[in-house]
Amino acid sequence: MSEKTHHDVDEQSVPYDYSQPGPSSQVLGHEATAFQLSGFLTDPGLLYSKAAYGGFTSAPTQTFFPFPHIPTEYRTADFQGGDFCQPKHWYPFAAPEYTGQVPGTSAAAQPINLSPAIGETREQISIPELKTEPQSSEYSPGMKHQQVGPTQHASASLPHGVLYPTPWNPPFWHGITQVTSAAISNQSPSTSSSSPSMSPSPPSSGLLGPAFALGESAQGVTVTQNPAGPSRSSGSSSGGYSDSEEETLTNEDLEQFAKELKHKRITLGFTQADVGIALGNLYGKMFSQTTICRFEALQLSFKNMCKLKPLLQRWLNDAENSENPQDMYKIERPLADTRKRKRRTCLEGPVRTALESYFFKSPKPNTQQLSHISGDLGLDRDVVRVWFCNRRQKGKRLALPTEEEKEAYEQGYPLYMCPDLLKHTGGFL
DNA sequence: ATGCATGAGGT
DNA sequence: CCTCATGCATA
Repeated sequence: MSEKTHHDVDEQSVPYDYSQPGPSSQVLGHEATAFQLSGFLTDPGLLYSKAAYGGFTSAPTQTFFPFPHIPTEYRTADFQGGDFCQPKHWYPFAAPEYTGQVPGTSAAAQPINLSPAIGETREQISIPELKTEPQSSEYSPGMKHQQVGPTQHASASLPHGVLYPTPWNPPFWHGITQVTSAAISNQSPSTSSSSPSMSPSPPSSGLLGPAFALGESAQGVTVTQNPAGPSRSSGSSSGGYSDSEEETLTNEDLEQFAKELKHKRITLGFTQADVGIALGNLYGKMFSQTTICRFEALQLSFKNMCKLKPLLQRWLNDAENSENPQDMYKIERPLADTRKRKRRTCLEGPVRTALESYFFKSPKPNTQQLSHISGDLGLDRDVVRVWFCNRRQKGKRLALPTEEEKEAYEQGYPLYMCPDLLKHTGGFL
């Protein structure tokens, strides 16, 4: 656990020789080829830095490559996407007849900007070295004081338990189903309509405040699953539920809802941050702008999405019905959490590319490999470790496949370049 | 909108 | 140490 690189090899020693893409590439030799051949994905570069995969197959430091075969000692498939270890065969959830489009609604606009990022490299490859904080003194890694905030989470205001009792069976995240199941029978937008954007109405008015708190805590989403269906049940949700009592959330549902949420949110004049705060005021659990943003962009795990949806749905209802929605977020709470946070390390250019390379080879490096990498890149071990964690998480976020695909994951292939829903329908309707 | 970080809960 | 849910800080 002595993360501090014992050897203070100064960053300057990091030899990034990207200028010669040629030779070194053979390092990956067979393996790299293997990947490519197996078409480890329609095109990895599609989502992430093309430079990393496409252009730079060559490891910045070939000396490293030989990651011993990581034994498949990986755990027994934890429901939410097991782990990945050695590459096996890429099993892209190549959507069969995925016409690649969100049904009906809008979605028409899909810029799908396939990372033009390639160029970002060469130019600035002047070993910029990460730029951490100037004075690393402020942040004492050892000091992890546990400040205690409102400690309200345990307040059981949320019906957590019932939320995600089962793994998913949902089809794909986007597309496929042609059923734009508008089944989302939220509520009737009756009272809405009015222009909530500016109602100088007085605060309070005894709205949704206390009412919800614990009211019907049993109304969580019940992500049910088809009992016997190991295979996906694409249209399972077809008009079964009409209430919010028990619905089987599917990717489509979430996607649909996310879109709706965003649209209405904007219409109502709320920012993502507002929503986060409002949730706190209404249900006791606040969320950051980041989270709301990720929800709308479907960048949370399926499970997480399911958990948050009820809350957001509720908020939406309230916001629409309330005459003075402003109240919902005006009441901000101090929550002065002044914990000292480590300054964000900024991995850029070459370093990032190198990390991607390593990740490509071994998404889950062991301690030793981690040390090697950190040493090689002149980074702090923890930084590298965290980077990998985040990278993995990023890969898992969305695109959670179905039983079948899920297995592919468990069998462990390294890349999870999810087809990402590059469909940030910026233009809702 | 995202990258890196933190912390809780598991192995 | 990992995963996961989250969020600060930033581009």
